[in-house]
Amino acid sequence: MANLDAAFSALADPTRRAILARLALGEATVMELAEPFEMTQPAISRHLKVLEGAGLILRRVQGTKRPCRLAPAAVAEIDQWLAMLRQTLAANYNRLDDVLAEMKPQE
Amino acid sequence: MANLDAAFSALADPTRRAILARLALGEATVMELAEPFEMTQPAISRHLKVLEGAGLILRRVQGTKRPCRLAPAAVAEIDQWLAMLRQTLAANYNRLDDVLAEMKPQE
DNA sequence: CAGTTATATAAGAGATTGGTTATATAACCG
DNA sequence: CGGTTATATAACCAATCTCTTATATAACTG
Repeated sequence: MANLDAAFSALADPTRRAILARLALGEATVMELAEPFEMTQPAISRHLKVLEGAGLILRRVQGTKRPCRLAPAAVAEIDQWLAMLRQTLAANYNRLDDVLAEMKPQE
Repeated sequence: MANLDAAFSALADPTRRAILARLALGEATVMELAEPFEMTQPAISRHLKVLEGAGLILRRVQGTKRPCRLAPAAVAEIDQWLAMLRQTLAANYNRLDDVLAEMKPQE
């Protein structure tokens, strides 16, 4: 899945995660999204381009403005991939044998 | 959350995701993990360091070997963060009004 | 002890990232 | 039309990433 590269690497940046958190509250324009950051507008525009490329946001055109909102696509893909790990982790968590076996050697 | 940076950026690399997928099948040593890749051993060692730093894997010492396995920490953190987005996305999905409103303007 | 095996670390090269400033485009406002 | 507002793009720079090769460490093996 080539898109997982884009999705995870988009989420790796704290500014972009903050933008998504803001969009979780509702649609916002580029300037509205830029406002809380000590960063120029072009920098935000680029972050948005990355998020859009990763399938994490969608944009419409409204006059001069270009409001953004969350997109379900990438999140779904990420969830699906993580499910694989979650399953194993849950299974391991329940294997008490393992836990005990790992505690023994220390003492 | 500073750790989300590390976790997401660790997951952004396809080699590292493949390593995690392999570890979902069970513990493996560095050489075992390196084998499927056309990449030198030092490269794999570094990927493992990144994964460990992100809290995605754990390692024990067993003689010369250093078997790796999945760790629950980072996955849990990621899940928790994604929950925020999922909630909004699920809510939007159910708002039929919005969907219709967006279809109208096109025609 | 000497040789081999398993892994880590260091140094360096090339690509990518994330910011900047300057400028372009395109819609709105009077 | 002319000025302002919203956003995008280009060119550039410093930092970081991901490999490489070469070398170090440390444990098994005879």
